Formats: sequence, structure tokens, C-alpha cells
Amino acid sequence: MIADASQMPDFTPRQNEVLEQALRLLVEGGDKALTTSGLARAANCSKESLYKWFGDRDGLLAAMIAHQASKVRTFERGKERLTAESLHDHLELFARDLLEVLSGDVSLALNRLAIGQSSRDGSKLGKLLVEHGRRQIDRRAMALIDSGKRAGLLRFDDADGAYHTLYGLIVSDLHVRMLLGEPGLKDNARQAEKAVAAFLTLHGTRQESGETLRFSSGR
Amino acid sequence: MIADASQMPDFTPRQNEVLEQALRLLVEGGDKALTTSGLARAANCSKESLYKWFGDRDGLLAAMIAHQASKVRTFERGKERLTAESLHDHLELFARDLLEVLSGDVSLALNRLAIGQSSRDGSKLGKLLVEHGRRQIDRRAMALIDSGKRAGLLRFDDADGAYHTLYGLIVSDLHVRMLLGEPGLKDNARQAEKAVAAFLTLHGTRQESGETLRFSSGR
DNA sequence: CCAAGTAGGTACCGTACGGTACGGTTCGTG
DNA sequence: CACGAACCGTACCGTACGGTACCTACTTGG
Repeated sequence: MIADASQMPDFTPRQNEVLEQALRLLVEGGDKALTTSGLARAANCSKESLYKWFGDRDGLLAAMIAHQASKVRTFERGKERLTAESLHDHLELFARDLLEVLSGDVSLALNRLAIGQSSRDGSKLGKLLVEHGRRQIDRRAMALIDSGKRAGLLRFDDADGAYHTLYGLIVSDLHVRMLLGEPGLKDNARQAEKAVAAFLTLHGTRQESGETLRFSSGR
Repeated sequence: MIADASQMPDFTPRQNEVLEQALRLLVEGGDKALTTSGLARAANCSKESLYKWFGDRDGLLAAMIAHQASKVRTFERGKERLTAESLHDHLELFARDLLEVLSGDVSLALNRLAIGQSSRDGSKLGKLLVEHGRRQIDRRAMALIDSGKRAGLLRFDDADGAYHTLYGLIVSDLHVRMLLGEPGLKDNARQAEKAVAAFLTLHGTRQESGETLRFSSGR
């Protein structure tokens, strides 16, 4: 065995295949559709194997989260020189990616699952989800706005606060509404533009033109 | 019987008592703890009465939402003359109230319930929750920022967009995190201040001092 | 004082789940 | 070839839920 495989889940291909089916079931039918019998049937495996591999239903859920997270590797952005324009573009790209991720089928289903469980398992799944799913995107955004500050393009005292401001401007109540079953935005890109413009108005060092303050047309 | 009781749920005191117990069970143990047998035991009533009153488990859940919503009547704010200071204060009050409501036990439990059900009932509960719970607070905020605009204290093209900006600045990802089981903010008032300051920087007509741009210390 | 409606208590039914056990089959390995 | 491990399919068990039926006790109104 290799000494250091990080905290890689390290599932076998067969297990990954089963986890993929599990995600499919979850997305299609929600919590109730993800039964051990149903999964065994859908994935052409035996329940005994499920319990051998994942130990428990909760273990299966945790494995699903880990599996999904392992697919969404965040690509480290090169440390290129930041200009006002490239910062703006990177922020918009981040915003679009964030909206894209949050409105994804699997993300919504997993969040619903974790939220549903949070009342009875002491939010173990919720912690897992935040750890695996959010830390990556948090890191990316923090690195970006930090670079912006070092390049003299952004100004703020508290990076964490600034990031949460950015997040709020991008997402607003959209995530919860989607979790409750409402459809997503018609135009993610438009929302991303507006959010980044507002963020730069608040924290940018360059005077943004009044154009950025004009918000028009809605969801 | 009185002719017009609006769309008041109009439950008997006994039924309200039972619904109160149902909410308590839901808050304490989540979805799984709210069983018909458990509720009948906790509320000292019979399962048969439950089904006679609410028809169905889903009917019970809907009744719980209606019951809870009927408790949180939003008080219509008087149409007093708005100054920059009073607008600021009203916005901060709104922000604090919003954070207060969202972090309430019952609100979180009901949102978790609706989110958990949203995959299987076509988001019927979710719609109900948004209708009953959110419309009130939305109305209040829209009326407020609309007054602000008419008084020349705020500027924006799209009131809905401006409101969502305000909402995002206040709540950010806090709601989802709390739904996932994380504790709330230490200091709601501080968050409310920061959000309102940022909102006024974006949409206020008066030049806010640089002080309002300085974000310090975090969650 | 009694009839009728209302509500509580309990037993029951069908179902479906999580979890386990067992026999048969494939596959890698010495 | 033979052995054992892994795995599949299925049958099974205990439990707990939603929902129903039945019976009793209390109130209410004439």
C-alpha cells in the first residue's frame, strides 16, 4: 500500500459506478428513492456488498458526497499578473461558475439530503458537504480577491467579510429558493455581471462608472 | 359565522394546540420525529382526530405552515416621512428582523421539512412556505425601499433587483449554512449594519463616508 | 334525562425500509 | 486444476410508519 494517498476516498471503479447510480437515484427521486434495495437493483449489485463497502446507509451518503466532490476538482488558477480588467473577468467567471455549481442537479439533491438529515444526525452530512464542496470554491474566491488586494485593485479590511459580500451579491436567496423547488435564473451570466459590478463598486479601488450602478430588469 | 375571515386558517383552539405540539416535535427531532402516532401521543389526541382534521400527513404539514405563518403577522409600517437617517434605521431594523426570523428554530425546521419534501411532492410545501412566510417580509422591504426611492434617498431602476441585492448583502450564505446545521452569527446587529451600509453605498443618493466601506472583523 | 355528535384510546393492517443470512457464480491465483 | 475471495440475487427478519376501524367517554342541546 502506498504511504500517503492524502484523504482520497479511493473507491474501486465498481464502487464509483454504484455511487454514480446512487446519485442518479437521489437526483431523480430524492431521499425516499435512495433505498438500499433500490440502489442494489439499479446498480446490479447486492445489498450485502453495499453494506460491506459503505458499512451503513450514512456511510453510503458520506461516500456519495466524497465521490461527487472528487469529481469537481477546482483547477488552481495560474498566478498571472492581475489587471483591473482581468480581475473583473475572473470575478465574473467565478460568479458564473458558482451559480452553475449551485444550480446543478446533483448539488441541489445532495444539499437537500444533507439538510434533511441535519436534524437527526447532528449535521454530520452538512459538515461533510460544506467541507468537501465549499472549501474548494471558497479557496478559489479568497485567492482571487486576495490577489486583487495585493495588486491594489481591491480594498477591504476583512477578506472573509468581503468574500461573503461577494457571495451574497451573486447568490442572494437563489440557493434556498432552488432548494425549495423553484427553477433557477433564466440568465446566470446577467446575474454574475450585476453582482461583480456591485462588488467592485463596494470594494474596487478604481472609480467605476455610474453605469455599474444601474440595475435593470430582473430575474 | 362571520362572512369574511379572509383566508384565515381558522383552526379551533384545540387544533392550534395540536399544531403547536407538532411544531415542537419537528423542531426537536426533525422530519422523522413528526409521526402521526408520536404527535397523537404528545398532544393527547387520537390519530383518528388528526386524520379527520387535517386529512393527511401532507395536510398536517400544510396546516403547520399556515399556523406558524398566522403567528408571524407583519405589522404594517406607518407611512411617516422618510429622512436619510430614518431610512437607514428602518433598513437596519429590517435586516435584524430578517436575520432573526431566518435563524429561528421553527423557521429552520419548517424550511428543512419543505426542502426535504421538495423532491417528492413537486415542491408544494416549498411554494406554501415561500407564499406564507416570505411574502410578508418581501412586501415590507419592497415598500421600504420604494418609499426610499420616492423620497429621493435611494436610486435604482429595478426595485426587485435592488431588494435582492439587499437580501444578499444581509443573508449571504448564512441561511443555507444554518439549514445545514451550522450555528448562526454571533452578532446579527453587526451584520445588519454592514449590509445596510453596503446597500446604501450601492443605491443611496447621499455620498456615504468612506467609513461605511470599511469592513472589519468577521463572523 | 336522553340522544347525538365529538373526541380520545387502542388495536390492527399493509407496506416498506434497514440490515442480515445464505446459496450460487465468477474470477484471480498458487 | 483447485481453492478461496469477492460478489450477485434473493429470501428473510424485525421494526416502524401511515392510515383505518372500533369502541368508549364526555359534552351539548332539546
